[in-house]
Amino acid sequence: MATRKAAGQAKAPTRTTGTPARPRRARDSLSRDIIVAAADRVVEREGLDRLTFQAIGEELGAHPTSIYRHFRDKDELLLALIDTLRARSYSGGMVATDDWMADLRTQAHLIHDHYMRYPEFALQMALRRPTDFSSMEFSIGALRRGGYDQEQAALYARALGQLIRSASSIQAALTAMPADVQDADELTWQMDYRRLDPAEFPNIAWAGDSLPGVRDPRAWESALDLLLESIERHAPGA
Amino acid sequence: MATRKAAGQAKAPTRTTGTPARPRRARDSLSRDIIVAAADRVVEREGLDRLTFQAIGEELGAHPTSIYRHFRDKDELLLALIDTLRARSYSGGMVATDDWMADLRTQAHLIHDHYMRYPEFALQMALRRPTDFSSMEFSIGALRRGGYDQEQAALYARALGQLIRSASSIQAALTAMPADVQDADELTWQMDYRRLDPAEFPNIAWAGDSLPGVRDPRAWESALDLLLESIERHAPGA
DNA sequence: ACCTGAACACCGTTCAAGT
DNA sequence: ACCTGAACACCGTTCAAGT
Repeated sequence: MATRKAAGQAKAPTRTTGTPARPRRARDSLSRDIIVAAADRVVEREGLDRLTFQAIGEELGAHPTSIYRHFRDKDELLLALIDTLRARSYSGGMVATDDWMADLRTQAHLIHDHYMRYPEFALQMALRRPTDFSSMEFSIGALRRGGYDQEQAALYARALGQLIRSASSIQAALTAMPADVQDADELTWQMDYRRLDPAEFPNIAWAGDSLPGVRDPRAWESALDLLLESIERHAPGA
Repeated sequence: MATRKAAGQAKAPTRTTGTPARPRRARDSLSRDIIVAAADRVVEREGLDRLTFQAIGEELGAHPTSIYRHFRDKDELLLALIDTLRARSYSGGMVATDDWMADLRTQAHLIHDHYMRYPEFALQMALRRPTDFSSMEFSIGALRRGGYDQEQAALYARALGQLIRSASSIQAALTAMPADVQDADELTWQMDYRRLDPAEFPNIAWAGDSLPGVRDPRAWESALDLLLESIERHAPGA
């Protein structure tokens, strides 16, 4: 996010006059998979906001615009990359046990881990690929084993999935913000917090140092516990 | 999000040769508030991705770069705008009743409404201004009235706030995506869904038509119910 | 058919110059 | 001190030209 890089600090001589005439890339040596793999490496090495056609072209040893032969635009390439990452995280597949509640919890952590593993993609993953059929299949199955009927299982699977995905996405995106932005936001918070009038905010004063930070993982754990507890209590099969 | 606008469709003659020499803006006629108000109007009229220094400059009748005298960069301006919107939504302030559970629910809806009111800002609001002291004060207060001690009240206030904010932010951002992107993603989903093998996805097949869509508000309502139910059950004061 | 070169229409940002 | 003009360093995207 965080808008754009400062323009002042020019790096690499960026295409000096004589451009050393890159050797022409062999015919048919490009494909969607090869381009996605190159994009993956670029992001791994330099971060998502350095994923430009220029950078991918360099990584491929090909002209930046050659990518347009295989992807309609950058958005399509990004989605392909996201799908690749998802397949990578979930390749093993979830295995149902005889404890449907434990299964739901394990799955929640798996999804959370996936987002935390690719924090720069977290928002796009949640927004552009909100429904994962494998996950949906697994959670409906778990709820079904808990005794839920079709309608309730489907509704709760959606509710759970939505909340887990949203929370994971935002939390991951928080960690993916540039360090200086995180620091600046933290500073703003600190300053405002210190300036709080205890008379106007008596309950915050009452809580004192107990207030967990924005990135404190205990909040996520608690929230998940609360959710799953209700899910278990409502289960007709209990 | 959705990367960038197509470059092909040039609009407005964008600065033809003779630039009609804008009348020079009066000295000291600019301020942070005036600029934020102008930015607000631009977004209201043309959307967030049309919020450029160029556009704000036009709205102000001033040179685009004159804004740099009052804001360090675009990011700082965006944060100021977000803070203005938040103040607008929460200006009334929450009023505690004698029903602390109802208060928590009302507040959840208030936060959700705020995000849905400014969907284009939803992600930035959740990421850059994750903690709102007024909201925190109110929810800790409610939990305190429910009998929770300092530590538990602070933890659950954070957990609740985090989940409500994340879910609202993602849901709002979903509705803010350009219509063509929404349609394309929906189509992808439909195609994949139709191609599902019932043998491989028996539980999805079992659920059949009960599966709510990604934008179905019932999922959010259910999730909130589940959460609050647990909060109530744990309350020592019950 | 596939890759390349050059151009185009934007962006945010900097900085010297005007007033 | 504040506003303006002109330039700079990027971007994604298009399209005619090469091979």
